[in-house]
Amino acid sequence: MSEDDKARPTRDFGETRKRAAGQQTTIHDVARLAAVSIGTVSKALNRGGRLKPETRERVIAAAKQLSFRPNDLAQSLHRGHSLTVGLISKDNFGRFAMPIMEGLEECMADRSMAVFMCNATDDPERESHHVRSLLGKRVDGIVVTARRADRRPPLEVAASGPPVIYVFSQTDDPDALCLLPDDEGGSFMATEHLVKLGRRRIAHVTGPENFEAVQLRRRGYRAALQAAGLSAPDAHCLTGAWSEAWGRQALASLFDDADNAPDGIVCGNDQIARGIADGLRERGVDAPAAVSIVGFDNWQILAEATRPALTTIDMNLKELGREAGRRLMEMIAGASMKGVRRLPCSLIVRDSCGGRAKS
Amino acid sequence: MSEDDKARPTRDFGETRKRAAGQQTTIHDVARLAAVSIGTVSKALNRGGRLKPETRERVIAAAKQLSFRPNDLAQSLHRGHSLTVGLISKDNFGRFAMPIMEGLEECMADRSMAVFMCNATDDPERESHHVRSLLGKRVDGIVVTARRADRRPPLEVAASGPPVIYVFSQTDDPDALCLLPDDEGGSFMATEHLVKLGRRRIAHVTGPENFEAVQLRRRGYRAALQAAGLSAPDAHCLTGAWSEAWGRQALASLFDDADNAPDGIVCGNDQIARGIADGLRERGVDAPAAVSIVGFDNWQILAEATRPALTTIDMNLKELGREAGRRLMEMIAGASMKGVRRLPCSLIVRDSCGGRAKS
DNA sequence: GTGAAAGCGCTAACAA
DNA sequence: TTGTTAGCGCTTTCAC
Repeated sequence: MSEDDKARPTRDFGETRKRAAGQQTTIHDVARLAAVSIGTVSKALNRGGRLKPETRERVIAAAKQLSFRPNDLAQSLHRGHSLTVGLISKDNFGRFAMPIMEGLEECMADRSMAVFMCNATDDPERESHHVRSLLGKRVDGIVVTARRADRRPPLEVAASGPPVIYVFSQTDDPDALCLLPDDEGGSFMATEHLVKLGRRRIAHVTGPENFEAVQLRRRGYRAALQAAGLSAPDAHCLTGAWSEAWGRQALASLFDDADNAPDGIVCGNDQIARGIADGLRERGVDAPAAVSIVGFDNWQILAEATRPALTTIDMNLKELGREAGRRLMEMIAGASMKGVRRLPCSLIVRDSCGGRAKS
Repeated sequence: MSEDDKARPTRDFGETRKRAAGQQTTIHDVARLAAVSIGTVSKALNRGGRLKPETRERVIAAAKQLSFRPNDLAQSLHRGHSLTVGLISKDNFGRFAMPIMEGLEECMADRSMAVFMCNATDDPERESHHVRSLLGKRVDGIVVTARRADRRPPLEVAASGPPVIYVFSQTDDPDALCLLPDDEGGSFMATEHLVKLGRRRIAHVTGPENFEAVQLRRRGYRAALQAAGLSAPDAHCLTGAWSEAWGRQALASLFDDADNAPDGIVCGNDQIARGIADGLRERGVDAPAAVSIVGFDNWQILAEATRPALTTIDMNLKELGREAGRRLMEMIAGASMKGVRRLPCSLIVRDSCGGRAKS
């Protein structure tokens, strides 16, 4: 055979090619099998121009027989877009990032876009490494997310680079687009729910002061009280950790002055709510009969395990992820958007507030 | 200007190119600025052959000035590998998938590989769509994961396709490589811990029978008892849901026969353990003084919130993800591996078992 | 209706 | 030491 090989002029590109590209079938193989030119194959396989139906059939059959997958890399190189986007998470993939990722991935997959997953874990070095990598991969867009929705420095992407969108994360760059849950509205909704149930002494137990979400949720709580013509003493608005232990501790201080004990508690998150529910049971106070509790986050596994099962606010994070995907697609298509958009939360009613709210 | 444009022969490739590729700087731009050929640029930018240092400097400077990122797509097209892998999750990105993803991503990022994130959510249609997409993107390898480690049909990837590895997920294909936590060993370790603490009537409360993990963990529990010369009545080995409620319920049945109540409980997961801890407190039984509890999963937020904080088994999922990354890289490099490997779990000691184990 | 060929941005072999 | 060029696999005019 060596003789044959040597004799044959170096024209059998097919083989050379296959060896280099790792045994993948290429459009040339299909063309050869269908006995047409590669141009024709391309036309037949894509929603192509005029072509004799018979030829098209033949090409398609050949492609199937070789189980041919066109090489997206080559395609992208030519078309100038890669059909991929990057998802960068500044900190760990946490509990909150997960549904966002899910929503985003779902939205992108529906549009035949692939998502690169990048975790920067609070390390700016790592983050910019990821950004460079994504840029090298010519992603069509980038989504930035985080474990907590507070401000962060903008991503180092030139204006000429791909569009960037911040989800559950925000930045100071006034030209950036940030998508966030409506913490204030959610908290308003929670408080209003208690008001509608007839609660009048509504307290608020929430997380660390330095979270923007804490401030927003408190504002929502206050606004709802005000709207109902109610007010609350300072001692009824407690700031601490995002934990069950803090919930129990706060409850103790709320019930120290038994005469002024609240009949409703709006919690900063579900863990706090869980602590409060447990604390109440241990004090022999009946929830929801004597005290209504609302949580925040709708951390399902926790909310359902709490006794009574928590009525809580859902930030609709998955939908937030989907919306990010949709918007990013628009930006990729050329739309320019900026500013901060907040998506509505939902109230999930379970058992911790008592009888259904009167409309 | 139109005149100029028309007059000029179609030789100014640079401009044409830039327009098509979305304003990205190319190697040609760098070459022009540095006044060298593109071959030289390539050599200078990659760890390249012999080159006059001065020239190299000049090229690098030019590249920096234009903030040039080589197009990985083009590079991959030529080299025949894409420096990307795909991560397919059969079901949702759940609590277990998260650390695995983190570990994998970390490992890959360290090797300058990017990870595509694909979620199939129990939909075989969606899964094969994702596989096709990954194949089209010419990923160098694929990782399959799941919410639960039970068997699944193998991924539809031809033998000639990229290597596949199953993590926290397994398949019947005897040629596949599956990476799993050592459930049996973990449970053995948990039980042994109680034995060393002097517990003699050790019960086991676990999840649904149809989980492979349930069977393995039970086996580990039994083996540890046997190794210690202990035994347990059938009534001390309870199967139910993976929930707190089941934990409380099981506890009730365990303590119905007060004389035969256990002094140690090995739980199938942390939620069950939490239910048991709560149940114990509500019955006025002191844990860990009277009863030791061990959980499983080391779901940190839950384990720490439990009173007493749970001693539990950590499946080291992040490490599992890293290991998957390492192995996949070896497979990409040509190694062939198969079979089921189980990675060791760790015992995380907190407060729910009482005094430190001797030895 | 089909084929030929230029070219997407880059690398590597070969020339100079 | 540097430049030239033939591809990687695909799309897309433009001829025929």
